[in-house]
Amino acid sequence: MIVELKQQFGNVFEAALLEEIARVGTLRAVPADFELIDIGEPIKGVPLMLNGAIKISREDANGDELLLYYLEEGDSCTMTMAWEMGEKKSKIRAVTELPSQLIMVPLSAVEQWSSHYPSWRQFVFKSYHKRMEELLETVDSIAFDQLETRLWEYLLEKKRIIKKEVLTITHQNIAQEIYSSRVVVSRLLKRLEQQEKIKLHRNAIEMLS
DNA sequence: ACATTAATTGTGT
DNA sequence: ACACAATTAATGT
Repeated sequence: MIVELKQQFGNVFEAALLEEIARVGTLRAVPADFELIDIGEPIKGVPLMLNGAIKISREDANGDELLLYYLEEGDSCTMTMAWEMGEKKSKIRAVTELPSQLIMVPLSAVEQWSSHYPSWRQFVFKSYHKRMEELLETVDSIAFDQLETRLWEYLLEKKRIIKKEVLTITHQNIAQEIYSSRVVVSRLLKRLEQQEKIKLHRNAIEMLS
């Protein structure tokens, strides 16, 4: 585990902290489409992403979902860090988008790190900053963009995350993630296809870049 | 190989 | 938004 850890976080954390992480953390390999945590569940630890991608989403009172952002290698989940502020239950849902490897660090261990390791303080700070930026982008697109633009941006982001030209997903699933309805998504996708931006297949969308 | 069923996608109102 | 048609995949016999 120490090898993967250094590869991804070697430049981020000081040596002593890397050893500490290796000592208290556990390596987890998770398949794609695996639910790591759901809304309301108690937070177990802080994840450090080694590789893969995790989809972070939120849910409204009716149970409708909304994609917030993705976690990628080198990322951590800022929300879990708010645990120190007294929040013990998760406010988000985390589902793997790709097979992923991550190190889980128990929260009890993390408590002291901020005061002991400057690099950890830095890391937490930067994480917050990055998440905040991503969230603002998402909020902007919801508030100001046309749905067609938002859908297109969603597709581009998905392609970037999974690094494939063909996205295997149903219209229904897309609708849930961008908080719209299946019929609307189908029609917008059809238009994108007519613009030669994509090609539609069953359970799949081919990106024509 | 065929029929049946379910899931996904397309279209009109 | 709703209803329904059309298409494709999955399953059982």
